[in-house]
Amino acid sequence: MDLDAFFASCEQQQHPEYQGRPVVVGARPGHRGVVTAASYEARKFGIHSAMPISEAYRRCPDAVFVRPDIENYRQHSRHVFQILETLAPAVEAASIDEAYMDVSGLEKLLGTPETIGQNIKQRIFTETGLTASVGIGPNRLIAKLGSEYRKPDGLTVITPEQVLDFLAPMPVSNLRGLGRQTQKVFNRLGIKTIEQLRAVPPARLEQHLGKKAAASFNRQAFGIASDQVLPGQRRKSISKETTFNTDIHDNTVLHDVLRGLAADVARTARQESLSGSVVTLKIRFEGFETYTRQYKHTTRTNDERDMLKTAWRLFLEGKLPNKPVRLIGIGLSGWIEDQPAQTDLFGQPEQQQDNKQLLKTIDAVTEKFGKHLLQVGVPRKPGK
DNA sequence: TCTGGGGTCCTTAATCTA
DNA sequence: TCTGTAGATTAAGGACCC
Repeated sequence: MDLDAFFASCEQQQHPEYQGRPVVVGARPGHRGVVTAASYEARKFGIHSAMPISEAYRRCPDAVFVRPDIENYRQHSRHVFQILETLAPAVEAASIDEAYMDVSGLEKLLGTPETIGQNIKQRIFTETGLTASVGIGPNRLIAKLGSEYRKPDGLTVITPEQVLDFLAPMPVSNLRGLGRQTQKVFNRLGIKTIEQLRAVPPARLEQHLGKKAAASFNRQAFGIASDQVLPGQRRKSISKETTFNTDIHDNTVLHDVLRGLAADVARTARQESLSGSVVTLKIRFEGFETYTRQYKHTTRTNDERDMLKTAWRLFLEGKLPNKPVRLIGIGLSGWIEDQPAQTDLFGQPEQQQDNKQLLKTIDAVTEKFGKHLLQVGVPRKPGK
């Protein structure tokens, strides 16, 4: 299930006066940035996501230009996912506006694949006003390509017998993991369609793309992919970055901005009861020269002061060019695999100092004895 | 020409460790 | 104890996705 022009559609839901008009969600015209989402009315002008906002404005100055309101989109998304949960036993969120559902074996209960698909679309539309495109197939790849086959408001069912014929005429660019760089390689090799790709000896593909990518495209060409739907996937990193409207050379400003970004990341980490050992600094200089520097601590944190200290050290000692900065960002990752979901990790602000001391101790012990401690449930609250 | 922000995964090289 | 090496881990960059 894939929601159509999701961010733009949310805006049209929120503001009925936008309905029927070209809506462009993204940067403010006149500022640095790109299009995040374009309504189907805006797409008629050739506007699409990732296009520079200046170009979008040139193509359609009369469009409604709005800044993204992620919180609003999250609410819509949560609502849609609640609906999906009532329709299938396993629902996996692939992104804010996309989900995989395992509906195998539900024909007796829910009807034919077509009926199931219609039902999903109908429920989403009547309860949220949003349209979705649905693809049904024997595995994730085919379902996803099905959902893209007719858009917007589409429904496509591909049976296992139809898979090879369905794929054959498609451009290879429809395959997963094929972007600009890989397209260049396929162009050089003269491979345009999936049918042509099938005829290429795997060894030749491997020469140009490497073992892993070649194997992946070869499998995809024959419609082979995972059919596992894995609900409850947890994110692996949290990051926050910002691009300046004009490049910055003043370290005081950069430090202040980084502090704010660190605070945002740390807050999110605390809200999700995550603490990480790896801090990543991202810097982009004028000329789009981009670097990352990261440091892995032996302990974990979700405190902005720890993060800021590490990131600033990386900035000063990371052998970076001494040039005006276009973008700066910070990320946190490296939480341990089986860290249980926790709530109220730090309690009230005045408790946080106590908690920090306690967490330090726990971290030290955990470091020594591994995940077993967490599994038997060492309480991470003070006084217990 | 202009290129955001939030992610994931893969490759490669350097370094550590058994 | 020394030495060479395979394998794991860390760090950086890049491709890709939404």
